[in-house]
Amino acid sequence: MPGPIQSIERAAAMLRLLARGSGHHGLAEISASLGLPKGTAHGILRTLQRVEFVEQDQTTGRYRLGAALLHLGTSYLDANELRSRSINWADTLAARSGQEVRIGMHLDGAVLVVHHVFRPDDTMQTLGIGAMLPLHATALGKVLLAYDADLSATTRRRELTSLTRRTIVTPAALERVLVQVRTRGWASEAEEFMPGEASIAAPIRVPGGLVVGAIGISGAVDRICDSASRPKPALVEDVSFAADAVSRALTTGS
Amino acid sequence: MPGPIQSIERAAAMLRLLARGSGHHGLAEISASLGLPKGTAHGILRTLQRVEFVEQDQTTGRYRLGAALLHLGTSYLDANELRSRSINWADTLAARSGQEVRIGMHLDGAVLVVHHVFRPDDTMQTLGIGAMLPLHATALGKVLLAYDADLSATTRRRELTSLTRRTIVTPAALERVLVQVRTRGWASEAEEFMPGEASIAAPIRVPGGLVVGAIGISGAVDRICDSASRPKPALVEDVSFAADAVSRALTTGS
DNA sequence: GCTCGCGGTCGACAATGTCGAACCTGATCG
DNA sequence: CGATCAGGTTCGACATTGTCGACCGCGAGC
Repeated sequence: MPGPIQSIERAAAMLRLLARGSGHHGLAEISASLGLPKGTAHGILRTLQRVEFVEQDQTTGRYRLGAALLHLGTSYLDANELRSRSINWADTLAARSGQEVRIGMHLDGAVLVVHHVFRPDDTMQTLGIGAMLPLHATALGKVLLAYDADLSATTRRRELTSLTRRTIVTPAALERVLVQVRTRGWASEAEEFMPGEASIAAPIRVPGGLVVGAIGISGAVDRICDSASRPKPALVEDVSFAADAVSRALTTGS
Repeated sequence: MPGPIQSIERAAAMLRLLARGSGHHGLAEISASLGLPKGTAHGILRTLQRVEFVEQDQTTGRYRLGAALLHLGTSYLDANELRSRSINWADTLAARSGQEVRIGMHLDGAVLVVHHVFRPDDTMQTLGIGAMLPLHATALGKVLLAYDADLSATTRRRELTSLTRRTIVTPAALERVLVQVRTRGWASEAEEFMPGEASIAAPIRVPGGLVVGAIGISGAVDRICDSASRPKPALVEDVSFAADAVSRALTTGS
C-alpha cells in the first residue's frame, strides 16, 4: 500500500492524543509524545486550528479539541447503520428487561458505545454515547473479542488492566471465557468492570455471519444475576432475542 | 501566516463534505466537489481510512465517516468548559421553565448545540447534541449574531434561507432584530425555524464581556408566548437568569 | 460483448511539508 | 531587579513527501 499521507496520520495522532486525558495539552507535551520537532507539531496544530478541529486557550496557549469534531461525531452517528437500525430494538430491550441498554462496536482496542438507552425508571442519566469501554472487562467487549480472532490475539498480548477485584487479568482465563462465549452465543460479566455492576451481551451479525457489534444490558448485580450469581436466564433470553432482531434488521433493507 | 498544511486542510474539507448529507459519497463525487484529481483524493481518503476517520462500504466502494470521529466528538464535549459548567444551570432552567433547554455556540456559520436537556415531562425527544441550527432563524443564533459583528456581517451577506413563512429573509430586517436583541439583552423567535415552535435565548459571556455562547428554551408557541404572541416575561426572566448564572460560573473556578 | 463509469494504481516531478536553530514573551527565582 | 527558564512561535534551506494525470480492472447497463 503506497503512500499513507504522513501529515494526516500525524494530525490524527494528535487529535487522539488530545482526546485522552480530556484536558489541555501543551505544545511541548504533544511534540514529545509523538516524537516530533516542536516546529513540525506547531505547524500541524495551527492547521488543525484553522479548520476548528483544535482550539487554543488564549491565555495559557495550550491546545484542546475543537468544536467541529462534535459535529462530525454526531454526523457519524446519523450515518451509522448499526445504530439507526438498532434503536427501536434497543428501546424494546430496555422496556422488556427494565435495564440500561448499550450497543457497542470495536474501535481501536476498545468498545465504542454507539447507542445508549437509560433504564426506564431512571432519570439520572450520564450519556454514554461515544464512550470507550475496555474489551476484557465488559460483556459487550467479550462478545466482540470472542468473534474476532485477530482482536482477541492482540488484546491478550497487551496488558489486561485490572479495574476491580474480579477483572480477568490473565490471557489464559480470558481465552477460557471467550470459548464459553462462542459456545453459548452470549457473554456476561459481574463486577469485573465496576463494583456492584453486571452486564449481559450478545453479538450483532451482518449477513454472512460476521460480528459487527454487540448489544447488551447492564445494571446492579442483583438485578442482572440470580442468587447463584449467574445471569438470569430470562434476561439472557431478552438480550439474545434483541441481538437476533437487530441482526435481522441489518439483513433487510438497503 | 506561513504554511497551513495543504493535505490536512483537504482532509478536513473531505470530512466536512462527508458530514453533509449524512449519506455515502463516491470517490468521483468527492474529488469533483473539492476540485482535486481522483488520485489525490483517493490517497487522502485511504489515509483517513487507516486512522478510522473514514469507512468504506465494502460492496459499493463508497465512503462515509468513521467511528473514531464519534469518540473525538464526545471527548470534545468532556473538555468543553462552557458545557460542563452550564449543565447544572441548564437542568435548573428546564425544571423552572418546564421547557426544553439548549446551549449553543457558533461554529462555521451556524449554531452548534453543545448541550440539550429534554422537557421535564416529555420522554420521547431526539437528542440534539452536535446538531447545527441556522443562525438567523433561532433565538440562540440571533443572540450569537447580535454580539458578533463579523459573524453578523458575513451572515447577512449570505442567503438567508427561508425555513417557514415567518423566517427572516432580508438582511435589513435581521439587522433591525439584532439591534433589539442588543438593547434587550435577549432574543426570541416564533415559528421562524419550525412551524408551531418558538424559542427564547440569552447570551453567555466570559469575563471581559465576550459572548461565547447562548442558552435558551424552546417549545410549542403557546407555551412560550402569551396571547399577544410575545414571549412570556416570566420565561424571559428565567432564561436571562440562567444565562447570567452560567456566565458567573465561567468566571469563577479554574 | 462493447462501452461507460466507477474505484484503484503507478511513477515522475517539484511543490510541499519538515526540521532545528533562533526568537519572543511571560513567569519564576535568586 | 536582572537572569534564567519554559513555554509557544517564527523562519528559511533542504529533500522528503504528496501531488498529479494517465493508466488499469472491473462491474453494470445498453
